[in-house]
Amino acid sequence: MQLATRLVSARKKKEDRRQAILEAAARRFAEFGFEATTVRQIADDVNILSGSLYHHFATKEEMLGEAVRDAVLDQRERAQCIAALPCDAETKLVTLIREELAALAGRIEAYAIIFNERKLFRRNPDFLYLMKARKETFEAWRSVLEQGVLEGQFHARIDSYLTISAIMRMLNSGADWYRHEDGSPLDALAEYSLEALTEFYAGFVLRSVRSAERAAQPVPAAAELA
Amino acid sequence: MQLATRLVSARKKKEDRRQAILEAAARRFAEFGFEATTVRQIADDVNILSGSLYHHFATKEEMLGEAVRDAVLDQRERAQCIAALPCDAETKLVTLIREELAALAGRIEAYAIIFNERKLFRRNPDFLYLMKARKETFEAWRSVLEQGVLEGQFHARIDSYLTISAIMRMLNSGADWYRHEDGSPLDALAEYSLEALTEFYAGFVLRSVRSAERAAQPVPAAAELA
DNA sequence: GTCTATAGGAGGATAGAC
DNA sequence: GTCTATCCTCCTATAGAC
Repeated sequence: MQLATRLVSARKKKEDRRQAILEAAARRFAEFGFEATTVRQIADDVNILSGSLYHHFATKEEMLGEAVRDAVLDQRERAQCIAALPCDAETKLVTLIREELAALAGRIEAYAIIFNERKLFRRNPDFLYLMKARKETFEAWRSVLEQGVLEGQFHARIDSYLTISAIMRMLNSGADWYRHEDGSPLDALAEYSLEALTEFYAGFVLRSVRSAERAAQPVPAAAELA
Repeated sequence: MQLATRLVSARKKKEDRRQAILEAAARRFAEFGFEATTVRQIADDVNILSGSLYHHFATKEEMLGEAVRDAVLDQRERAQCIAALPCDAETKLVTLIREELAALAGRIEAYAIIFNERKLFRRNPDFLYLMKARKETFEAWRSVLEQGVLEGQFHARIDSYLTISAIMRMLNSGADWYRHEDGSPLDALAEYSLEALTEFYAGFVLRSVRSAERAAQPVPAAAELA
């Protein structure tokens, strides 16, 4: 085996370990909260001692940051990408909702953490870039709404701030579906398929924002992303 | 001064003290979370030592319970009362939204705590009665939706579970408006009047749930409660 | 009803052996 | 890269004086 290959393999093993710790941490943070989770619990979950965690991470907060980082940055990337598509606002809005729900389903722990620890993220300057990304995500959604108003698909007297806040809170707090009191894993997200949820939320939102004369139009399909 | 009068006045003073502690605790719990708040901080806020708190409360959790108890029980009472009004479902739904927003505005700290600590409430058997009340509130809302479907005001293919979850999450997570990162007190709730918010949410929700042929009808006013 | 004082434990994090 | 061992701080809660 060549040196380069061995180095790659070693790095991979190290990354695996890190990843396992991160997953345990994310599970705990999502289910019990950041403050309520101790480094000893995380260490127990991966069968090492708490001190050994600090070989992989400098602080508990670093674990928190890594547990949500990609989810937040991808969320912005996705929203901006969809907002920039060359299509009408309704299709964009449906696509935003579908992709957001898909991300939520695929990374429910990260989403639960982002949502539940939002006060902490806002207070701690280390997480400023996360809050910035969140804000930019919000603005991408808002631009879609405003496009729809301009082009007449959405009704003109919409308050875009309140509307997007309401929609995003409605969707994001769905991460709360993660694990019910009885320990059952996913509740609504498990009982409803992604397609069913997309249809529900897209319908719910579109009926609210559409201009009156478009009320009877069918809900468009989401755009396929490259 | 008579003995009875003096006793009443003494009790009042004691209750005042308890109340002051409770308010300090609620403020901290709402802003930083239950776990992140220490009894010392609460004690500092009311200028006593942490040990003295235990003359008024047995545990920190007792403070938590008392900080949210009335808000949750009143919420159920209110929802059941509105659901039982002798009027149409649309009016009931608008009334539910208006009264919920009014309660949210009036007791924003309690609402923020209920929302943010819901995992803790669900896990701890001491708070089972709170979870029961929350569920009954949910059922009252749901009964209104189902009345509307039966009577033809709301469209027939509604999923009442998803719909009420979405609406309640949208409204309740508004308690997050409590104090922004810059310390400004209320954000949206401060910038928008209760009437404006009621109008917004009632419109948003009604457009979504109404049957197609009622889309153009005006949004009814909320019922006045006795 | 608040104080002083402290019990008794758990928290995050570190140092150095292996 | 994990272990042993441990630091030191902070936590909730208690006991008893005033």
